[in-house]
Amino acid sequence: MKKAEATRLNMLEKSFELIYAKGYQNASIDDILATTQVTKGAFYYHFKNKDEMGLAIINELMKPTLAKSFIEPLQNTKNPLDAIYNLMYHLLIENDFLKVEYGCPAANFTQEMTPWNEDFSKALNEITQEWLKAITAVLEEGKKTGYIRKDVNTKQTSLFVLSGYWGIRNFGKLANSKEVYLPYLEEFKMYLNTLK
Amino acid sequence: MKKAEATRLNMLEKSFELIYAKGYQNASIDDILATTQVTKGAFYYHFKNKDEMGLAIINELMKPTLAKSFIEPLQNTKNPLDAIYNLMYHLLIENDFLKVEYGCPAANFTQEMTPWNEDFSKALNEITQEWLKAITAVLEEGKKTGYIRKDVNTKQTSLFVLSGYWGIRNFGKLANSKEVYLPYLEEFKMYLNTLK
DNA sequence: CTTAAAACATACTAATTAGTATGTTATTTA
DNA sequence: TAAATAACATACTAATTAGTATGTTTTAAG
Repeated sequence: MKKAEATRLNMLEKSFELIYAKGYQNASIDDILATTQVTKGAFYYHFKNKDEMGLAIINELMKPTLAKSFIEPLQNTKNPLDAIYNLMYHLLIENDFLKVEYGCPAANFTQEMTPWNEDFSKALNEITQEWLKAITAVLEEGKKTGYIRKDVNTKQTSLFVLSGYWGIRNFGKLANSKEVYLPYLEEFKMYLNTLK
Repeated sequence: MKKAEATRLNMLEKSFELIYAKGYQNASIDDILATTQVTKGAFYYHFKNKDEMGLAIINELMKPTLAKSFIEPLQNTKNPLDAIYNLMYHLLIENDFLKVEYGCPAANFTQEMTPWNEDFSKALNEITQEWLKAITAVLEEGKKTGYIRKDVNTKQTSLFVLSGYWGIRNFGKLANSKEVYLPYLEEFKMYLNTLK
């Protein structure tokens, strides 16, 4: 029961990479099997169907990644505005798990799966709300510690921040270059400063 | 040579609607034929292949729509900040050509096609730059007329604005409700005011 | 060491896909 | 009005798709 878990995880990881690069519909099961070096029997032993595997990717891979790379860096920080800016900078510029030419995995999934599969919407909405809450929380904390104006609407702000992130990810995908990230980050910094 | 043009346009329009709703890969040619009530022979008489039709959608449908609905409203206006806000409000709330559950057509196309068709990237980049330039121009004009601070980086700002738009469109798609648009617009208005 | 179930592997199927080959009908143009 | 070509229509194909049926091998428990 240990090796089986490993194969499952390996399949999820390779599937994620393929889907992230090519899109969900375009990453066929045969593609996945070819890169994972396992057979169809193994795939359908671990997953009822392709959509169930897609949901597993969200819940078992993306969710933990969100917690570690998108939320944890915000917690236990002094200046929330610095923390948020640094997180964005890291995600856009330094993080080498995310590729500029592939955009944001969550946004990609949303774009492609939302019209089709209600379960995907729910799962994606969950992780999105998680991130939103984390940003809202750190902003709210900043109001207490005096880093942020008392009249700032933190929910509104975090929605605005996340929207910008998704948008610039799509922009990077189109431009196929991280260069667009830099002016975005500059303006983002200016925006954050207006919350002081 | 008049009726033929009409069939072609009709096919493009119906194809656009299908692709907008279901995604490019997922809108099969047979789907398109079924809704347009024409046959495969007609389709391949007018278009060399599916991708050429997709490009025609961008160049012959989306480009004119961009000019009329996304750019023209910005021109010949007094207050550029009002003009930009009103444009966003109209696009998100009032425009009934764009559907909240389907997101932004250009962003959808970018997401889906960019990884594997260079021509799509080029075409989409063109219309994107067009919109960016229009926003930059109206901001620049605002600097002259005194509505906007002289030290505002207009290119940076328009990139930030467009990113936000794309992002909130994706958000609306996920939430499947225009309600998320309202807090976004509120924060967007606040952001625009910082440019004064 | 046996045996039962877990964990895979192989070979298929039925449906769908983009695209083609070969027609027929409508529309110009001479 | 006749012939040429534009504008379609029909019937196919080969490839790819998700998924299944039926195996074989590995692993773990008694």
